[in-house]
Amino acid sequence: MAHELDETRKILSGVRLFRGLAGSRLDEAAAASRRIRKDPGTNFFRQGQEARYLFVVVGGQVKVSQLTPEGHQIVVRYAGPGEMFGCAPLYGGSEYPATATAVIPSEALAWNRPVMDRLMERYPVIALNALELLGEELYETRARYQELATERVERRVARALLRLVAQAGRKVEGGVLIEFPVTRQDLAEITGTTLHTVSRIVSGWEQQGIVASGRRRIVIHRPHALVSIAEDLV
Amino acid sequence: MAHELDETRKILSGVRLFRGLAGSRLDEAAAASRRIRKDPGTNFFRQGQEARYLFVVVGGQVKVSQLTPEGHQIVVRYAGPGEMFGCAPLYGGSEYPATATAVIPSEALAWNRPVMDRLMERYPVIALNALELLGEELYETRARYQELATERVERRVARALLRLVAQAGRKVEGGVLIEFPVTRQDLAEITGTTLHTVSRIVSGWEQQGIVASGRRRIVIHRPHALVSIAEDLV
DNA sequence: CGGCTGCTTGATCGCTCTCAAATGGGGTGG
DNA sequence: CCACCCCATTTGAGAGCGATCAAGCAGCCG
Repeated sequence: MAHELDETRKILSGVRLFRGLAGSRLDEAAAASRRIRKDPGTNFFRQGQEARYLFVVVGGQVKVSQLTPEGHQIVVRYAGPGEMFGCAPLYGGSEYPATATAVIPSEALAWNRPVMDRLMERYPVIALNALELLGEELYETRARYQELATERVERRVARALLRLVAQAGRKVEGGVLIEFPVTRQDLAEITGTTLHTVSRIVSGWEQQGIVASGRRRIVIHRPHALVSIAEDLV
Repeated sequence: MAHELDETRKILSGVRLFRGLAGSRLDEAAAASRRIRKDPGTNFFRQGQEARYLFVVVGGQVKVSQLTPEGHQIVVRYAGPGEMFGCAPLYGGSEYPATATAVIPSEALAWNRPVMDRLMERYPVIALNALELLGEELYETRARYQELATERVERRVARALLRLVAQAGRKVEGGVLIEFPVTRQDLAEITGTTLHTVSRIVSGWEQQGIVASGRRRIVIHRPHALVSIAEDLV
């Protein structure tokens, strides 16, 4: 157990939410955390549930998605190692507005609300870090809103792929692989379109040798070409 | 001057960012603020400028908008009395990502970054309030993102009008007037469409007696009908 | 009174959605 | 190990929403 605490502390030292927190205080945060593992396809929490916990990804990838009353699904973001999700408790939200799903075997640390409140109260730097992270998310979300409002589907899909590459790309021979499964449906829900349109677009790119993709796998061969499409330099 | 400080303090006591701050501390915040007045059509700040100040609206209405590299404009939100805008300094953004324009004669209080940092450091409750406000903005932005991704233009325009009514509606004979000038172009930039499409939609509503509108003025006669459209109960 | 700004309206085009159906790879259970 | 089934994907055809292009109109201010 002491060993696991040690390990947790080490993880926390690389997490932005706790940046600037000295060693013993990191221990305190580590000791107050719960560790949760989820298999692919299972949820850390569901939209509408009471927002009890704040999470930080330790390993894997977590998809955060929302379902509209009409049954349309949209992907809000993916959270990778070191990133937080389920941040409703930070700002007083009573229910989670989205669902968090592991897309590969994933592990997260969780703090329940009173514990987190107490930590923020005692160590205000955590609140300041949270402010920074939330600000960045807001910025990012507005950027995507702007894209959605003003750009064609092809550019949005190109941008989405580039973001995924930046976040979870691994160099392989002849290109960059996105390290977790991404379906056409996922890409559609990220970019606000349909899987049919995504399929057509990606097929087109495939014929041009820009990407290669199989079942739930995508390799980008010529990222630069995607950048050209995203920036409309074509 | 002492009188003005008193007045400022009174204003701050109703501002959510400073909620929970005791009297003398409110005075401190008030004393550290600058008061800025802007005529309609002029800017508190421009997109791309160094983000020196955080603002809180005292009176009037402030339009926050972004311009894309391609020259498309989108309206991010309107900020009314008591609301903050230009919050980049809160989360460490170095440049304003948007432009803030007075749409009617407006007045705001402003704190420059080091002053605000110091206030938050000394009174962490401000940081917690900021966290809450930013969280709400994030929630709101995601909701609008979801609308844009999944809903038809007419519903989005209906929702936009209802939001404007909720935020700045004044009862007049036979309806609710939006208290500041809103052009078709504005509505288009709020909802991610063109002024032509907005014009057609609003004209249609006008013929059904749901709204009445003149040059930059909009009166909603039957808000309930708009709700029906927004919720697709038609 | 003239010009500007905001609004309306028509005609057309095309991007993207919708509906439909077929294909194929992978995993599972026998 | 094989057969089957399911899920992801592809592809076609067609419709339609909304953008684009193009004028014309009408308050309002100078």
